[in-house]
Amino acid sequence: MAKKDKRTEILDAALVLFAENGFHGSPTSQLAQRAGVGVGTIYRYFSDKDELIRELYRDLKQKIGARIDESTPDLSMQERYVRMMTKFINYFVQHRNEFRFMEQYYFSPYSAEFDCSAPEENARIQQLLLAAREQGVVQDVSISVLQSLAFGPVIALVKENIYRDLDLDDEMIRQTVEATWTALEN
Amino acid sequence: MAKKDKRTEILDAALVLFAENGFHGSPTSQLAQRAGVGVGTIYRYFSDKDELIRELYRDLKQKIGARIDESTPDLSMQERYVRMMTKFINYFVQHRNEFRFMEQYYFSPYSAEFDCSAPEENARIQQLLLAAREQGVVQDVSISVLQSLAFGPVIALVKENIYRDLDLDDEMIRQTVEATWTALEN
DNA sequence: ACCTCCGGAGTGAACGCTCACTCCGGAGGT
DNA sequence: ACCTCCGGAGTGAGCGTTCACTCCGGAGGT
Repeated sequence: MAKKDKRTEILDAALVLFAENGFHGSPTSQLAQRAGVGVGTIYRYFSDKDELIRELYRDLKQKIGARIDESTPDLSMQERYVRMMTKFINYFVQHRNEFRFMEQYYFSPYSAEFDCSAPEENARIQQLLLAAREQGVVQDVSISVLQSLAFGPVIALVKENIYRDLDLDDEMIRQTVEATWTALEN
Repeated sequence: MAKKDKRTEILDAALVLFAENGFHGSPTSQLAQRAGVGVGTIYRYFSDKDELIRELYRDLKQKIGARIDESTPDLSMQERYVRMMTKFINYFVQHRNEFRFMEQYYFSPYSAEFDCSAPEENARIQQLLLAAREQGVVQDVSISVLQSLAFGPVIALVKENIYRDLDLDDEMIRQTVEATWTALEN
């Protein structure tokens, strides 16, 4: 366990506690304890608790976006879609805390007040869907409908896995992703 | 505005405030004020705030279940599915507060601790999906996958409408529901 | 090589405030 | 007079935030 700087230490502790107990269930005193710092130290790095939460969101958004990205433009639309969505699921199944946190943030006053943009991880797939619609590969319907058809089932499945202990194997993931493509297709 | 009993008055106020400001953002003093009762009165009807929240959940779950239910067993599986899902969407688009509250409840410590059962409104459609799988009308995959494919996009769409002000018309709803059926089909 | 000084990161007891919850005096019916 | 129901000031626990202080590493004088 290499010695990390305190800022990182605090953000790491915050992710775990927020995911487990929510923003309101995680007092600064607990954050400090878990991060192995004094309470006051938190306020040296973040102007207040809200700022810490927003900062954590921004960091994760970027990190996740980079991990989902797929740089294989030679493959077919379907192939690229399937790969990215599968990556998406696997990432969050292996990083439950990040999913819990992002969900919590996304549907809270924070995101409404500030950067309303959709999570970074969606951006790539949204681009793909737009291009696919242009080419007539997927249905000519509103992007919101396409996004719902693509992400809805995938997020639902991840949620069942994370919040309801659903046993999730590769076969189920494959079936779900394939089926969402069928739903999108023209 | 007919005079309702205080219990109902409190629950009605709670629904609105919880939906708008969340559980933590709705102090009992505000609940009381909005319900037109004293703070103490709340505790005559509910042992504590948590109990109130759980009670509200139970009431809504039942109410919504009854409204979504479809008693037309003569129609085809697909037809019944489409009708129920469309009802589902329309209900929540017209009862945003109920959706906001249910979402909040479902993914909070409350539901994890107590009745873990899925929301009532799912039960009917789950039955339908099971029957349809039995008949070979839909894919022979795990019920969790079927549920994700069915509800995922529908909930995603409603969320976009409620939290992100997505303009939602009948055509978009139809397209989405139709596409989810395609995803389910064998 | 030693000592002195200093800047600023780090700390946590203390503060002010908000909250869920209590409790008792009074209103209103019988 | 009695009983039931209600209200809202009061209470203490717990929260986010502050600030006077500690501590340590390195710069600079000798």
